[in-house]
Amino acid sequence: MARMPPAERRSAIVEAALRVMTRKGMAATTVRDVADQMGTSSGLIHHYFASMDDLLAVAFDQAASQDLQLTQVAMSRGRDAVERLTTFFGTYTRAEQDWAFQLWLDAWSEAARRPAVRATSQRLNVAWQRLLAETITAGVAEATMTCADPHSSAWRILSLLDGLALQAVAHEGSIDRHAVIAWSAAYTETELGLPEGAIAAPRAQVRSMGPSG
Amino acid sequence: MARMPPAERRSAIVEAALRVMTRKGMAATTVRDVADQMGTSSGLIHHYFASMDDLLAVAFDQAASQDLQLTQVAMSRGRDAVERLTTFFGTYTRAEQDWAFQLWLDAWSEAARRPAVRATSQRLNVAWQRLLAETITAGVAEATMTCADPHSSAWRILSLLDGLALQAVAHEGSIDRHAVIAWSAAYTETELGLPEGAIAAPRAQVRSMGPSG
DNA sequence: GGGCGCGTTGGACATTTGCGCAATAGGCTC
DNA sequence: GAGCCTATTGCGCAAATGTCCAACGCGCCC
Repeated sequence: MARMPPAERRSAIVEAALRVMTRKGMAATTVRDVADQMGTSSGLIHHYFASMDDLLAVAFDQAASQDLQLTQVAMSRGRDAVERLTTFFGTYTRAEQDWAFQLWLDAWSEAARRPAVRATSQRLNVAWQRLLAETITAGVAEATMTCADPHSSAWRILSLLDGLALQAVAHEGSIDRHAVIAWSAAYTETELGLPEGAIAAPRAQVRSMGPSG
Repeated sequence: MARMPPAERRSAIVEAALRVMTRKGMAATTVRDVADQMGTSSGLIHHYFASMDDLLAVAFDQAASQDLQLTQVAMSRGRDAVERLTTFFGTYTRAEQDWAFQLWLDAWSEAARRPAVRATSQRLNVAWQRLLAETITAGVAEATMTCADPHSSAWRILSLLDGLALQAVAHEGSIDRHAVIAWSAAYTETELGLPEGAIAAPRAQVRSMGPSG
């Protein structure tokens, strides 16, 4: 394969690893899979990454960090906290892009036995929570929201979102995908003393499937 | 090893598999691990289970079903819906018994690629949701609760519980373990129009760790 | 108590895995 | 264009894995 500058090759490997991870799952991704995906030899991977765990953690880190950063940038354009929360739910795509959320499911499971993966997933989950907490704190300062403990509220909102998305992705058919966003947004309004509908996330077709579904 | 009647041997294998799964994780459990755990040969496992996937799904099914059934039995002793909800949160041990919840994390992750595991985890998650939904419906009939859509409320309560427990187990230190129960119970009260503290789950030491923690 | 059924053995087998290493070759510098 | 640095190769290696199978021996039935 063509010779590449190290930095470029390194990101090519990460990109290839991500492609395989989304196709076969984090746990089932092997050195040879990544090499084949790139069209190079397997030895090359170990020239850039000390171990497979490293590569998996770095790859997951890149995918998840980018997702977070995109949301942060989008939110930063909001003029007030309520607008930023609206953006938060509007751009929450993890549940719709199954592969991205599946990576989170893999990470949470692997966290118990892969220290590098655990450190990454914890750091990024905390970052998501902090993003919410800071927005809430700002909203309280703006007097558009009321919240006794933004830190706790942020954990609850994020956890409800993840818990619902989990069902939607892992058990297709249990929960309507739009309900994941709508229910989380509605709960957020309650939690922050906002009027119903204040977080104007797309709410079309919010209909949960009946007990028989 | 001593000869056993097939039914007995079969459950011995399942029990051994569970023991290994809780120690090494679902994905990392091997035929030889299970055989060693039982003190028998590895060939014996395949005499009772067609494939490793089968065994993993059956073992997870047994553990999770038993957990659910214990809760159901405990709840059935409640005299009204509120009492049953209190029992529900009081006996919710999955977050405290890390190994049990870790199995759920493994199952949700593996669900994407192991049909047998997905079917089991979905069926059991739905059963948990239904248990909640039926209790809520009963509470509404008793006029002690108000809820426009018990089915949806049940999904939200369960998802918040799972989402919080997920953080507590996968990322030790992020969320206080008691907060998982307390926050979920408090949310349930809000969702069902119950007075604060109506669900008298153990609430001691509910203190979330600060942003620096 | 002898014989038979089947629970059980324990290793064979092919495959896959992470990782390492000596050899190769591509491209930049002088 | 020569030479050197290093990116890249491609195989080797040991360990582990799921699955299969022929032989073995325990315990029940006649």
